[in-house]
Amino acid sequence: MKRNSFISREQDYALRMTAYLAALPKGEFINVPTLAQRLFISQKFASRIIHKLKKAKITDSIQGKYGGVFLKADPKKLSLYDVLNTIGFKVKFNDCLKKEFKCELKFGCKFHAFWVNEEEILINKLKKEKISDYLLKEKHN
Amino acid sequence: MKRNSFISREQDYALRMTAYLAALPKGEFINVPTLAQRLFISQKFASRIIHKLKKAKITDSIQGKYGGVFLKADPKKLSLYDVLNTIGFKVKFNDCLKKEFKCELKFGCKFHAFWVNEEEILINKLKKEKISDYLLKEKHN
DNA sequence: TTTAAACATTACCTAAAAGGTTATGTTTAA
DNA sequence: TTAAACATAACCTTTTAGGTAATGTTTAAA
Repeated sequence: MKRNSFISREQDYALRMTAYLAALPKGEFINVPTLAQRLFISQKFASRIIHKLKKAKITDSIQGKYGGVFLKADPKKLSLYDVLNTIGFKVKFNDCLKKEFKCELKFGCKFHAFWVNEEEILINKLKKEKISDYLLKEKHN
Repeated sequence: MKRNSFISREQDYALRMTAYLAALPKGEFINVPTLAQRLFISQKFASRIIHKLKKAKITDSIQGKYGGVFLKADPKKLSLYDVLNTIGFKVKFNDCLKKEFKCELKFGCKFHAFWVNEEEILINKLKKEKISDYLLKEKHN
């Protein structure tokens, strides 16, 4: 599978995991192997992502046997942007929007403004959308 | 420089070249080495991009010594999307929007709908914006 | 106090894509 | 005939995505 998406698998997995944890009843937690299996993520990869989320204080964990992880942040305040950002989200529609980029074009380039604008629109939406509106719950069959 | 932008350098260069050619007076053309130099693109890379644009009938060329290239399409009808598409633009906000992707999640995943929606919004804008509104003209000093 | 099974953390690996360059044509005006 | 353009495919190198491997540390329960 070609990997040229706007968000990476890792970022997608982070959203899934956060949304799953947010749907757990209050006080409950789940261990990473089980969580990974439910969301079709490899255990080790899931573990590394959870670690990043913990460092960002989005999740927290209980160590030791019978330990597990749970959501620490308030899902009603936690935005998609917050989660993606934790996993190294760098929205750049075009290289010319990066700080270190030096555009050599002497003439006015209107493309630049277009990308700046579109990027801002998307970022604002990602900041507006909260995890509480994206809960992942298993269906009861 | 890290290369994790939404559009690639090659796609960016294609837009630049198209916008430059669109600004040429009617009937004029320019050779690729000169065009590449004006837009800070390597000659060979520019040549390959121009070739793709020609195959898509966006540009045309005059061969032989003193030959050159020019815009064939109507810049008022030529969209940013048309140009990007020629250079292999595959907008996919997330892998799960790809045809060949099979989402394993059994429960309703609202993230999917979010990406579908945002992607559609951006594509529609790229289709709406025409090259004629993005002309690249050198400033006269 | 031992041990199973969880979390914690870093180092490493591999395929593929980006971003080109090289090479070798073919065409045409002078 | 030749210089200088366009035409086109093949090749190359660096970086990144997307993991896996390895080795801890912690804690509940036997």
